[in-house]
Amino acid sequence: MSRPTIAGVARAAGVSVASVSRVLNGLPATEEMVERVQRAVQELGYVPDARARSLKVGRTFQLTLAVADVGNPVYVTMMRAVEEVVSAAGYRLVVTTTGPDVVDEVALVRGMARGYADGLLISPIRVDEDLVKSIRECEVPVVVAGNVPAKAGVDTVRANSPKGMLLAVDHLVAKGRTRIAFLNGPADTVPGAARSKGFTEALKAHDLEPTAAAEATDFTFTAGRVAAPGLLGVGDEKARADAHLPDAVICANDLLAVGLMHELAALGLRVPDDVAVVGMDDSELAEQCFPTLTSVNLGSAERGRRAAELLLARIEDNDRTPRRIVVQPSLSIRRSTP
Amino acid sequence: MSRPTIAGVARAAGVSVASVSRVLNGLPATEEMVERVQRAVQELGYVPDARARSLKVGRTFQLTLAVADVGNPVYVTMMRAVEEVVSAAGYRLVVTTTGPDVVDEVALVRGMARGYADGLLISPIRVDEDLVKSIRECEVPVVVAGNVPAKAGVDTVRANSPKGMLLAVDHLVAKGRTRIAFLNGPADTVPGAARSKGFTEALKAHDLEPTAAAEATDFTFTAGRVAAPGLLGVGDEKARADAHLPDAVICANDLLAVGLMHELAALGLRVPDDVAVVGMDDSELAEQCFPTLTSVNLGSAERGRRAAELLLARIEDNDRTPRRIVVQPSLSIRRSTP
DNA sequence: TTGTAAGCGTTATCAG
DNA sequence: CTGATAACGCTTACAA
Repeated sequence: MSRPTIAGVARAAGVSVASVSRVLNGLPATEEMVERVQRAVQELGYVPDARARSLKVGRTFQLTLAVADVGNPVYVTMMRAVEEVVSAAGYRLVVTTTGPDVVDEVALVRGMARGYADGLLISPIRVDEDLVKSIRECEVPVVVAGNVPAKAGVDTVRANSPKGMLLAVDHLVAKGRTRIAFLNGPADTVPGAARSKGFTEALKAHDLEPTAAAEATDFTFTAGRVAAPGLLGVGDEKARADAHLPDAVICANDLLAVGLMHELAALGLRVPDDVAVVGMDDSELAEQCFPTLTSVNLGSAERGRRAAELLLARIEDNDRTPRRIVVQPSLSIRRSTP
Repeated sequence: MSRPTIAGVARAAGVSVASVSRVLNGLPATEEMVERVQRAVQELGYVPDARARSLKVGRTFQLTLAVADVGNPVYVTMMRAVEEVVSAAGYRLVVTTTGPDVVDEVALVRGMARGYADGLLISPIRVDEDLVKSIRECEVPVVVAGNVPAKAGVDTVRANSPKGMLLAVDHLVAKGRTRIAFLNGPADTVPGAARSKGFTEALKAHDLEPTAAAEATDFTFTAGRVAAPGLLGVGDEKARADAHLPDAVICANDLLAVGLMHELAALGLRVPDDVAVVGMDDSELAEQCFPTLTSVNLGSAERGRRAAELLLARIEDNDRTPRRIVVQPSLSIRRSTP
């Protein structure tokens, strides 16, 4: 009772395997041939083996999307956009998780050489020489949703974090907030570094000094909660007495922002009256949390879409010169800012 | 500059392809043979082709996890648990999304016959004859995280929704709430039907009548918001004057609960003072929302883990008799109930 | 239009 | 222990 193969179908239909293959692939054949083959396929319940097919044709019609953390809602936005583009192009999308370590990312990229998929869309959280090298040497097309050095010569679609930061600071300043703090994720990550730099620049543009800054150990809700007290100078009565308590906090992503808001509530501080909070990513969570979160939309959906298009284009023609697309941010104003 | 094959390695090492294969698979070989092969592998940067290998050995060492909606945080809990089990067993996990339609689920299950993976772990949201049939006829092992008829003869791991409902009602009643309403998802889904039944039973056990019930069009945040006013009798002043406004609402999942809480806030109703809210799934969102959400833990992590174990066991031995595991619920009490 | 046969890159069998 | 060689299931020249 094993799976029927194309040979079985051919036998049942009384034709050659080549004819079966042709009919299945819509190549020219007689009316009768098509008829007989299709009947045999029906009867046997034949389904072509993707492994054998891809071994022969050299393509799997699968694309891999690799993200660091499936629990981060920004990736679901991106994932949905990617899925839409690639499935329209006739590819299956499979998602895998890398975790926060760059070595796992490298292993994943290297592993692509095994031929699991025709292309890889990766959104790396940490980037090092090894990763860039592995991407450049990767036999299958790779596009990066994120920032890698231009010299890497790879297609990238990235956000404009500094511009996003500026939007956030502009908004806060316009609302009269000047004691602005920054809750970052790990600074040794790509987004962490970019947002830190952007924050400093944005404040400078307004002639402001950072009121406080803290670095969470991860871009997660829990890490945000843990890092919040340090940022707010809890236990440091002098700081608070000196009015060093921030009147606004910009967070490097929405999960951190929500974690922070919980700590603020626990401290009896009201959002946005006492402290305004701005997130980044404008993920679904920004609408779900309470108060709803003003968040910098870094264009995750568009980045996903553009990255997917880049990947498809590169699969078509691997010799095209790498493109580096930058998606512009916007600000989604909600209730966590005045 | 094409990818090196095992033949290339053999040539470079001056040995046979068979020997290369043996060394690579850790079969007995001389010290020197191992040495030569490994050097050649290094030099050429050879990586074995998974497609060819799986065509030959009949296994891909990949497992597929199919969920309806990547945006539902309950799946990230499950996904993490599954990932842990299967990667420990040497399998890669790939995730695909089915969407809310049963036809897509059926297509996915049928498609497994193409040999993409060695097993499928599916958490179907809607189940019909076709789906059961396709699962039973599927050539690769399938385990269902959810409820399918026993006659289907398939491994399942499911939650005990009625028991979970009872925990929720017990808790609310103990806190003095008696006007309990129910915000369900679509009743034509497996979880929707189970939870509806469970709710009715649980109220009966306490000699209570449902105060109100509504059915959201999806198990999503937005659907929860949209359905909330109807549940609360908004615009129906008589109902509210008659004190028919519920003093507690149980929601079929956490996303719906969070959507409801937003509407409650918009109406000026306080949680839990005016209305207590209980969610189900005890997902990450339950801790992230505000107030934090009391939620029925339906054991999504354990279900994922057990389901993964079942799948691995069935891959080992496809003749074992199907098991039907039921995971018991618990209640995670947080701030949305008194 | 249809059939024959040669691979795709592995692993596994069977001699040596 | 090692080497040739036959599959795995499919597509695709090339021939008929």
